[in-house]
Amino acid sequence: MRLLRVDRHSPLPIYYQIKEWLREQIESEVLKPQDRIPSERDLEQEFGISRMTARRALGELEAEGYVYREQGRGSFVAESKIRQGLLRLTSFTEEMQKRGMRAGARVLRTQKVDHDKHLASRFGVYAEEVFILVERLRLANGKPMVLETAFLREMFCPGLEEVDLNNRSLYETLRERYGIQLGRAEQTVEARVADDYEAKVLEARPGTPVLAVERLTYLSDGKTPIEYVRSLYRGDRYRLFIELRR
Amino acid sequence: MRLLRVDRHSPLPIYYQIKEWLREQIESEVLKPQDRIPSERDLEQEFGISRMTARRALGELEAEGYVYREQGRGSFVAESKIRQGLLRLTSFTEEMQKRGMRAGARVLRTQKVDHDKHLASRFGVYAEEVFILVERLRLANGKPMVLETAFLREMFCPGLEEVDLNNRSLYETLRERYGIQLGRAEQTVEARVADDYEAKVLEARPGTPVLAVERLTYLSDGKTPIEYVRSLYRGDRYRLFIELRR
DNA sequence: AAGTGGTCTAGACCACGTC
DNA sequence: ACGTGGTCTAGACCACTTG
Repeated sequence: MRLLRVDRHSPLPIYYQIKEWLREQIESEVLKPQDRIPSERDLEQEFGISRMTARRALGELEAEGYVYREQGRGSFVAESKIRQGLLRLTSFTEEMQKRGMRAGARVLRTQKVDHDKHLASRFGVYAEEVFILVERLRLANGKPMVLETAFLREMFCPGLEEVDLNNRSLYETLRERYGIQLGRAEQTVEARVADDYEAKVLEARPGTPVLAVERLTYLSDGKTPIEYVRSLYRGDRYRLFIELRR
Repeated sequence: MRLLRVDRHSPLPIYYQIKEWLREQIESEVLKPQDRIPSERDLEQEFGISRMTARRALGELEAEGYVYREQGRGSFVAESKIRQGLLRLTSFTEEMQKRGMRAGARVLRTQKVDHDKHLASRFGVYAEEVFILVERLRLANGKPMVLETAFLREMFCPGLEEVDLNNRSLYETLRERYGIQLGRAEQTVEARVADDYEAKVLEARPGTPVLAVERLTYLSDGKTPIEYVRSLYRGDRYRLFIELRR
């Protein structure tokens, strides 16, 4: 162990440096489920920090499902099953990777949209605003999985309609090209049947059941909407996994 | 304000007393969205506690979506929309109440089940264990909404098959009659079409799309499975709402 | 300049589990 | 008895927002 030295001049808080270091150990499986994690007093000594700082690092890992703690016994790496169940705002690409599948994307259409009252009201912005539409077929191991129609506010990502989004993660592009950090999303899920066009694109029978997901994604300030997506998941190929608490 | 006096001899932590006091003010709308919440230093003085303790109370309220905090400005009550979006483990009854609808239940079948290998493996328990099956049609404003088949471990709720669960909340019964506190649940959601029996009970056409939800519910220790439920939601009447973070 | 939240310290006592 | 996590204190400095 001990490959980390905390940097006291970093803008990143100490608790965060320690938390991320431990998280990497867990995700890379250097630390496996049920393994013991250094105690709060260990971390205190090891890094010359106060116990409250060590506690914060462990506390956040617990809240995110990476570790569980037992009074009198210690802190341990949690089952990865529980971690996966946490509802994180992730891209299709990340999600498929977690499921051990290869994610792909085929762009069907990109265009600008403006003066769309209905769309603007979804975002809660002025009707004059310009949006960029990106319609893509998402593939898992080369097979059609999701028909995804995303609308992005052009003012935050000008020129996006020129970017080649075939087999590229949209969220990665937003982050790398526009410095956009996503914060949270509101999502509704319902069951319906695919119409003829949808079924054809998904290579399924018309009338096939689909999960219709609508998502409104906000920037990391939690207030500014940036993306509205409608996704149609093939009911026979996709299952949503959710962990509920309390 | 100031209707609370912290009890230093209570087994309940001080931060928890303050947190619950504030939560009640928010839920009862004494404090409304955007209202300012006492600052950390206010609480410190007001209750004669240290600032770290006040911070913990506010921090948990933030994590649960009740308040948002802005550096340099203060802490404020969050929009109730955001709070509702948090994924909480709730009963159908509670959920319908939140949506402003009247929840009902019609028992279709209750019976004991034992030596069911498939079922026992879902729970991860011995195949010999006895379960109680409760099949109910759940109604919203008197109309069929969900076909719900629950399996409970008899050892935790003996005699449940004798209880009249018509128009009664199962979770309320578990709590009041057996002292059972639920902790978390793992849930999968998929889209499929109803078969003839399901459609008939739900008073829908055969082939109607449904949200098929499977839930494994654990006690408050987070480890002991207690209930396994399969629910079929009418696709045309039900939408799942989810809030994603990070 | 004053007030706010964000981070951090160096202690303390307690409840609990293990040896 | 010892080590663990859970709570709590009384300070400190910082970054940020507002008047």
